[in-house]
Parts: sequence; structure tokens; C-alpha cells
Amino acid sequence: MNIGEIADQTGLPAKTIRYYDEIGLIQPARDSNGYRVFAQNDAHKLAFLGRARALGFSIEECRKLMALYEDKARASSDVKALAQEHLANIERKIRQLEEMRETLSHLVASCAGDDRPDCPILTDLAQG
Amino acid sequence: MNIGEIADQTGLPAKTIRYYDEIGLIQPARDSNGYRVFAQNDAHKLAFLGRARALGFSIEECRKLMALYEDKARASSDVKALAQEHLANIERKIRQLEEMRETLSHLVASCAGDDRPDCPILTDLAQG
DNA sequence: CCTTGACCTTCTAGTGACTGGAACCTTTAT
DNA sequence: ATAAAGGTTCCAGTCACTAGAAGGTCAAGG
Repeated sequence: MNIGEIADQTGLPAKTIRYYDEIGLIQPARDSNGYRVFAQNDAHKLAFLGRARALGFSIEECRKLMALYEDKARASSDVKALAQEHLANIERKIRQLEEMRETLSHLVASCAGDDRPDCPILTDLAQG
Repeated sequence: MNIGEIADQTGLPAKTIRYYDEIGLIQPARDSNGYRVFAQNDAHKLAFLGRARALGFSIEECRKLMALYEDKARASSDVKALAQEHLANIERKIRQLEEMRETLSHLVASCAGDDRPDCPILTDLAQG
């Protein structure tokens, strides 16, 4: 399979697939014309990567997950630890964003939003 | 005031303040020795920027907010629109992260986390 | 006066994970 | 023969800093 076909199959842009190749996440074979040739195993790996990325794992975390996936003697505790750490990061981000939402929604609600210049949003930003 | 003093006062790193100068968010005066000299107005602007950034506004949004702040003939509706758009972005991000949290926490809960290799997290990533 | 240390300056390069675009080659269809 | 569609590499840009190098300036102590 060529890169376009695999892109359609996995939903990943061809550019992204080339990038994953460049950083060594996948190692597709090459045809005599220089085109990348993707085997079923590459398709699997890319789908795996796509799902891990969709869950917010960083590229380096994906690299570790792939290594664990391919290590048939892994301990599930290693996978779980990685996922738990990532989950904690996500929860921290959510809390940060919720704080912002809290503050911002109050500010937005307090602003008349008309053609007069008085604006509690700006006042708050200016005064703290 | 020199950059270190203003950094202490605003809580922003000196590097960040230099960066804000470089991209034109502030225009501090210069002493004969080349040092930046910060007036009270610069301190105000930096505090304003710090708070806007803490609420997640992008640099470009901060630039617009500053312009509105300095335009005494602004309409508060312009400020409100900017803030509402940003609030919508934050809410979208929160929803995305919450989806990730949902999926991930289920996966983590289902993984034994022992020294055996069987792991539903990896199985899910592999199968979708 | 000299040195030491803290402070300031600019410049370059790196971060993460792509993305856009240029310049060029290969394949397929007409 | 040619045109379109696909592939290749390489370079630059994104965002908001941040690290570090090389060097100038200033205040205090010996």
C-alpha cells in the first residue's frame, strides 16, 4: 500500500505519516521507486498511534506504549502507570480550564455588551 | 525601574518581558546604557497582560484587548465578543479533555496493573 | 583601583507535533 | 505526448516562550 491509501485507511494525513516515519515511530519498507510501502503491520501501528494521540498521549508516550505493546513480556502495571500519569495530567488541565471558565463566564455575564465603553472585563484585567 | 524589578513586581519572567517588548506589546524607554526603563504605565500593561494570559487569551487576543483597553471610545460589545469567543474555545477544550478522561479512566480501571502482560489498555489501543 | 558578583544586553536555537509550500520525480489515463 | 494525480525531499512557519552563550554595566568590598 502507498501512503495515500494508508492515509485514507487510518484517517491520518500523509504528512503526519511521513513525520512518524521521520521520527522512527514506524519503519515502512521502500519500493524500488522510493515510495513507502506499508504492510498490514504498519497500518496496525498507525491506527494504534492515532488512537493513542486521540487520547492525548504525547509522541514520546506513544513511543513507550508501542514498545510495551510489542513487548509480549511486559507487565500491565507499566502500561497502567503510564496511563494513570497521563490521566492525572488531563485532570490537571481540566481543572485549570475550569478555573478560567469560571472567571471568564462571570466577567462575560457582568459586561453589558453595548456601545458604551464601560466594561468590567477590562476593569478586571486592569486591576486584578 | 529595571527589568528585574518589574519582573518581581509583575511575577513575569524577565525573558517573557523582553519577548513582549520584541513583539511590540510594550514599548519601554531605554536608559543611556541601553537598559530598558519601565514606567508605571508599563507595569500596568504587563500586569494586564499577565492576567489576560492567565485567563488563556492568546498573545494576539491580548493585543486586541490592550488596544480596546486603551481606546476610551470602545464599545463594550467588542470586548464581550472577544471574551465570549475565547470562553467558547475553553469550553470546547474542556469537553475534549473530559472525553479523554472518560475513556482513559475506564481503561485504567479495567487494567489489573500487575506483572502479567494482559492489558485492556493496549488491547483497546490496538483494536479501537 | 581592582575584582567579584549581580544585573543587563543581544543573538541563536530549541520546544511539540505537525502543516504548508516549493521543487522535483513517477505513475496512470487519455 | 501530455496532463493529472500521486509520490519524494527539504525548508520554513506555527505558539509562546525558554535555555544558553557572549558580552557590557553597575554597586560594593578589599
